[in-house]
Amino acid sequence: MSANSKVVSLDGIKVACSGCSLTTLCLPFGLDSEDVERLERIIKRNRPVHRGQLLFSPGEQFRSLYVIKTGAVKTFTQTPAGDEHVIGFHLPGEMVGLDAIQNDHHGCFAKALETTAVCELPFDTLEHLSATIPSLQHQMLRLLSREISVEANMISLLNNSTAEERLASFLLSISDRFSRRGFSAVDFFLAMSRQDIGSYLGLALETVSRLFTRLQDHGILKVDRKHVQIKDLDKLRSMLKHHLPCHSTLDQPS
Amino acid sequence: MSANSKVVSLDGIKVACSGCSLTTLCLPFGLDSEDVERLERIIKRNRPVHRGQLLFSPGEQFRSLYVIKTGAVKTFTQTPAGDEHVIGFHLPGEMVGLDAIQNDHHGCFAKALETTAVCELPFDTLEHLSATIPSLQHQMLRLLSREISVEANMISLLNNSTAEERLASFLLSISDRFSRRGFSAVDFFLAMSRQDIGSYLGLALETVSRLFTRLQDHGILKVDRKHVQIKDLDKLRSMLKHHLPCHSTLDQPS
DNA sequence: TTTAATTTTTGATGTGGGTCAAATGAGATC
DNA sequence: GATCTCATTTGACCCACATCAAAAATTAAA
Repeated sequence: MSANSKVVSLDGIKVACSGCSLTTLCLPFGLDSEDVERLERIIKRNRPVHRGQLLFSPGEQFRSLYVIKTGAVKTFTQTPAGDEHVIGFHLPGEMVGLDAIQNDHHGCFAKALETTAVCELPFDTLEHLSATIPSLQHQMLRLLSREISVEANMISLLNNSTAEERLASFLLSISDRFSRRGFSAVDFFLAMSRQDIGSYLGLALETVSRLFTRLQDHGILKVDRKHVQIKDLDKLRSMLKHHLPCHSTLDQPS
Repeated sequence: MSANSKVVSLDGIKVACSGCSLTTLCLPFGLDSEDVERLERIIKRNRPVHRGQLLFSPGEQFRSLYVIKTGAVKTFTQTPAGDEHVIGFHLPGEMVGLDAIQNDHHGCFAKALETTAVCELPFDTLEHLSATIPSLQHQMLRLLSREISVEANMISLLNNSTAEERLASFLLSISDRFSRRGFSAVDFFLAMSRQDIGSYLGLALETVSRLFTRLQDHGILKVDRKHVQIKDLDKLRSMLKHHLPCHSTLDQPS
């Protein structure tokens, strides 16, 4: 609202990719320092998005891609009846809006699950820049391709796994993504509700709740509301060994 | 096998994009004729792939993208136990292999469901060309983005739909894709088995079989083995009105 | 602090679709 | 043609998870 608010201004903070801890997980990966600087110059700084606020909504004109810098975002659609279908959760370094390139319009909501800082990348500018920086073009294609792989994995999970395996897979995904970002792999806070998790995994929220208590009873987790501690990572991993495809190599660059 | 076989040789047929009926559905969409010619020059002609033959396998080095020209392909993974998980079906004009850009290796099998002709696009060459043809770069990003949208739709379908809605959605997707390619929207042959359809939709093959007979009993379909006729397209459409998101605009360029 | 609203947990019950099994039908091979 | 093999259909049974309902815990508001 007010351009000169009393709170500590975040506007002045020049967040350069070169100084960002996410650089190896994010768009700049593989670019030399000169090209990173050119990329930095097209990034729009935005004030933080607060819990519950939207980055974009379905039908809106597509102008920018967003990279989560801190915080967490969920993407979801809504039925005419009004209930949400969660598509995905997005953590720092992950890009949101890739599905909108297709037809120049967003196809889902993107809502902050907590106070979230984003880097905004105007797409037309990004496209122009890509044409002159081969490694940036390549990295863009990689990011899109990676999203396709992640979603294909999700489809496979939904098609072939029990509720327990789905939750295990979800927790391991969160754990892995946190640890790549320098956080603990076995002790973290979930930003989303049981309802959101259920919607994402195609389960009733009651089922999610029951599974959390069951995994706790089995000594695999310690759960206190949104605070999750993984007590037996190996056992958690062994829960989804079964239906996995032979060559599942979703390794991130790093 | 033999380079000079007795069958009418397909090697001599120079299939130019400019003369191809798929041009508005395929990669050349949006390119001017000069750029289409430059694209044509990098396409490798291959001999047809016969039913059951593989385009690629998991773990293989990623070198090329493939566009189906005629025929049909299924992509799938395999568990250590040996059973297949179908990821998708690919019809003429559709691209296969996009998930492999991510890490330079294929993550699934691509197998011909019937005799299939493909255009092979060596990826490094394609990338170089994209950097000099902005509309080609844009179209590549659109194709990848579209794949993301399609998969997100699939995830939503698996999360929120009954067996009947899934099959209805599948049939409508096939119908729509056939009609865009100039074939009948209400009378076609399915290239894949009940098993494949079930695996794709997360259903047992018995359930798929039962659903076909049920839809036939309701006068919506006429099914004879792989030959499907849609007798009441409106009723079929109305079957998935419910759980659909508000803004589901998966419109193809054309 | 009290009250209200929301989220999470726990229990009881029902069912859609999976699994097992067997019959039927279609191609393929000889 | 006859036989084999594989795909599809149909039936009987059952269970994982959804649904319904209500209590308990947490957060927000007053």
